[in-house]
Amino acid sequence: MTKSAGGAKASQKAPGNQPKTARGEATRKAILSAAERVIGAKGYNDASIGHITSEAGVAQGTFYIYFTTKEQVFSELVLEMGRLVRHTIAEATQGIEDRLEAEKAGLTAFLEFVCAHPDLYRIVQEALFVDPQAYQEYYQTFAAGYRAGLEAAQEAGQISKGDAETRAWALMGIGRTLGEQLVVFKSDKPISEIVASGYDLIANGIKP
Amino acid sequence: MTKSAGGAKASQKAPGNQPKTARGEATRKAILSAAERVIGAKGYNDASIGHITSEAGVAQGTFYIYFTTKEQVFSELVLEMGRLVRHTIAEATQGIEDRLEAEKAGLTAFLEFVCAHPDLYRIVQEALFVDPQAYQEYYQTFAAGYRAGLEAAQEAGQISKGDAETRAWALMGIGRTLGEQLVVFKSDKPISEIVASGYDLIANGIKP
DNA sequence: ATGAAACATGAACCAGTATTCATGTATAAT
DNA sequence: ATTATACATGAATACTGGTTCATGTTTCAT
Repeated sequence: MTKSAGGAKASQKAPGNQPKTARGEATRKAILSAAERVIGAKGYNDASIGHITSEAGVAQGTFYIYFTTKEQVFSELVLEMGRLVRHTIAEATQGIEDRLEAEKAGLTAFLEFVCAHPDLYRIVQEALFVDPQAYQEYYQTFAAGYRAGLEAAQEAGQISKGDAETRAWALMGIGRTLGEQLVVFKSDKPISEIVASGYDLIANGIKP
Repeated sequence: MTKSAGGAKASQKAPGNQPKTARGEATRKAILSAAERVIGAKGYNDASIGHITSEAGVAQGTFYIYFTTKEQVFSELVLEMGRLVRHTIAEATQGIEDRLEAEKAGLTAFLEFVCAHPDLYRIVQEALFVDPQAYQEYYQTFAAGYRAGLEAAQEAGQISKGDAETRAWALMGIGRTLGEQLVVFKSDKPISEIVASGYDLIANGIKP
């Protein structure tokens, strides 16, 4: 490992060396995708550059044509995960007027997404240690959007009044943990059932 | 790093070498406590045995008198965290008849706990990669207890009917993410306010 | 007191691995 | 064809850090 003198890690915009050809583009993608699988499976530290490149079917040195550092691929993956999740949920809730319905659709979309991308899901968790800044960005961006949506829904009288900030985090937490139950703890419960129970909690709480 | 051939990691009962003297007891505790601080601050991989022992004020070799491996201290910390959290919450909800009140008290106790032990909190997250089994045990034990409590409350008619399993996970998720907001994202919001909003969500949901 | 067991030390060992580099090969423009 | 540029290679480098070990020192039972 290199220094990393306690201070700020990577993240931000770290272009690495962008490819300038279709061939390069393909290789870069292959490495990125291999990194997702290998890091997702073994974790950041046990995933060596050698593992990643061999999984990608390229030589070890090729890695450094497109990425400046091991940490950088990782950051890129976290960033990608963030974009993908937000995009997926936005897509799924597109055009749904009622916030409660949107909440249900969003939860469903999220759970389906994490089932389809279990590796990315685990990677985000590890970011807390490998690239704290990316981790923060991931959750804060998500929370900000969530909060805005809740506030709008409050104005429209679609949901009750309440602290949108805290609610946003709490609701994120619900999705996150239910997703984890699926992917990490390998629950066999069908998504529709989980969503039904989760939605009921979100909408009505547990008061009798 | 040593092999760890993909298979099951440490966890379970890994006594290491238990000390047989008051002196040894003290040293072992010192190392464990130093490990908590150092690993919590730097993460598992950046926390070297050298860092830990020097923080504990002992020589590097001393570490291996009480622990067989770096992974083992880590597991021990996760286990300890589990016991502490469960104990703290049980204590705080002791004797509270109404489940909704207990829910509020439990959430408060949990948030106060994570504020007091931010290192342990981060350590659990990293366990997903360093010691998956300890991670699973942590959450599954917690969830099992939570679920039992919810089921009992349902029988007693203190809360509405619903899938206790999923509810348990969802409610854990709320606490977890709100705790993270405090410790990781350093929110300055007072715990009482967070609890108030969180509790309202848990009890009543967001339906208008 | 005294020997055995427990505890402590820190230098050395050693394996793993991120990164670099000198040397090729494919590709596109001229 | 020819050449400049992008891409690819894999062996060599350089360094980190977990673990071991031979050698003390303290503690305790007798």
